[in-house]
Amino acid sequence: MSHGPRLDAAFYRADPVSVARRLLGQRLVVVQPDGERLAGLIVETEAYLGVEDKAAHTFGWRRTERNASMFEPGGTAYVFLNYGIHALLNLSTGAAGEPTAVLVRAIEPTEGLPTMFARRAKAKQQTDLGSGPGKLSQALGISLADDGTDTLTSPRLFVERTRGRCLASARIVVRPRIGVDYAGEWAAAPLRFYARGNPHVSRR
DNA sequence: CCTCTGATCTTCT
DNA sequence: GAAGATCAGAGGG
Repeated sequence: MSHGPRLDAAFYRADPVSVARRLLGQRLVVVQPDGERLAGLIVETEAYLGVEDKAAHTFGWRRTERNASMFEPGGTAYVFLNYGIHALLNLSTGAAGEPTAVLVRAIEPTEGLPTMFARRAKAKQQTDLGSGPGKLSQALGISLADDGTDTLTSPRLFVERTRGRCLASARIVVRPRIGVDYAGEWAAAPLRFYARGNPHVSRR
C-alpha cells in the first residue's frame, strides 16, 4: 500500500542542508530478503557539509575506505559502524566527488511494524522503533552490507516521495547536531532538522 | 526527571 | 592506543 515514486537524482543533486530539509516527510523503504516491505517516514535528519565541516568524516578532504560512499553521486547510501555497535545510515548529496551527506536520525514506522518489533526486542512502544539512527537501522535491517547502495536503482533500499511537496518551514525545527561536541565551533552549527511535534524524533 | 556507565570494534593516529 | 554522527540500563533525586 501507499507506494510512491522514488526520489530521483535531481532531488539529491543539491547541498546537504537543502536535502536534509526536503527529506523530512519522505518514506524510507527497505525490502527484506523475503520480500516484505519495511518503511517509515523520515522525521529527523542532520546535514554533514564535508571538507570544511569538522564534524564530517570527510573534513579536510579526508578520504578513506570507510567514507568512500560520501564521494559518490547524490543518492548513494553511506553506512558506517558507530561505537562498534550501530550501523548509521546516510544518503550522499551533490555531484560525484562532493563528499557531503545527510544522516537519517529518526523515522515514524508505517509498514511492517510486527517485524520491526521482533527485530528490536527492547522496544515497548512504537516510538522506540525508529527514534534514533542506531534504532532505525536495527528495526529496518540496515547493516554495513548496505554501504554503497545506489538508492536511485536498488530494489532493496530507497526513498519514496510521499507527496509532491515537502514539509513547510514552519513545521521544521532547526537545532545543533547531536553527539558532535568534538567538532569545536561546528558543534553549534544549526544542521539538525526535525518535524515539529513528532513523537518519533530522537530527543528534544 | 536526570546523570553516569558499559558494551563493542572499526578506524585512524 | 584512543576515540567515536549510540543505546540501554542502573542509580539517585
